[in-house]
Amino acid sequence: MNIGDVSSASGLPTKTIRYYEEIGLVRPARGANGYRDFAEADIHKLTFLSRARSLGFSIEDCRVLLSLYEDQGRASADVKAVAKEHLQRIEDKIQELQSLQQTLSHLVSHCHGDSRPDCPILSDLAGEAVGS
Amino acid sequence: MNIGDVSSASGLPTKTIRYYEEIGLVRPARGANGYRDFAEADIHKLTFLSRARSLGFSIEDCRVLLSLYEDQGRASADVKAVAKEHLQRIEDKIQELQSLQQTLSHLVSHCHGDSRPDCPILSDLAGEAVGS
DNA sequence: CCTTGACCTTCCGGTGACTGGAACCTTTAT
DNA sequence: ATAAAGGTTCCAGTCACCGGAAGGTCAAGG
Repeated sequence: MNIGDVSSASGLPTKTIRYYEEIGLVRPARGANGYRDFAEADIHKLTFLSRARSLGFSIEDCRVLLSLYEDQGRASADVKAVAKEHLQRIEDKIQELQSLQQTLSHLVSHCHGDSRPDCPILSDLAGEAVGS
Repeated sequence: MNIGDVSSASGLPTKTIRYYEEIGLVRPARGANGYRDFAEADIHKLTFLSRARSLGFSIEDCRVLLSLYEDQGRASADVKAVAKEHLQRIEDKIQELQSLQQTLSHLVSHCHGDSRPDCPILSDLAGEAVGS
């Protein structure tokens, strides 16, 4: 199978698949013409990677998850640990963004947004306290 | 003033200040010894940048905000527009992360996490539907 | 006067996970 | 024969810095 075939089967761009080979996530054979020659199993691998990446797992997480996926004797606890850590990072990030959101929406709501120059957003950025 | 002085005054690392000079956010004079020579106004600028960055504004946003900050004839509407766009991006990101959080916490909660190999997290990643 | 140490300078490489583009080769269809 | 569609490699860019090397400068102490 050529790279275009696994690309449409997995939904990953060819560029991404080549990159995944470069970092050792897939290891396709090579034909006499130099073209990559993918196996059926690679479609599963790449689809797995596509889904894992879309859930926000890092490449290194994916590497671990993939090895667990292929290890018939894995313990589900190991998978769960990776997922829980990732979930925690996401929840931390949400917290952080919600805090930003609060601050920003407060500032935005207090800026009248007309042609006059005085602006509580700039005042805040400049370090001046902004009332209420 | 040397870079160390504005660094402690603004809270930004010297590396960051040099980078900001490189991309044209500050333009300190140079002394005979080659050292950067900052003015008082640069402390305000850098503090402004530090605060804006901590609110998640991109460098390009900061560039715009800084020029508005220094433009006495600005319209607060222009500032508000930048902030609103940024706020929108943050809210979009929160939505996205909350969706990931839902999916992941669902998967995590359904994984028994023991020494057995069967695991709904891997099943989902592999594209198999997971019940409930 | 010399040394030590803190400070300053520039430059290079790396981060994460790709993406775009150039230059070129191979295969397939007309 | 040719053109289009696919494949190949390699280089550069993204974003906002950070770490480190190699070297110049300055103030204080012996």
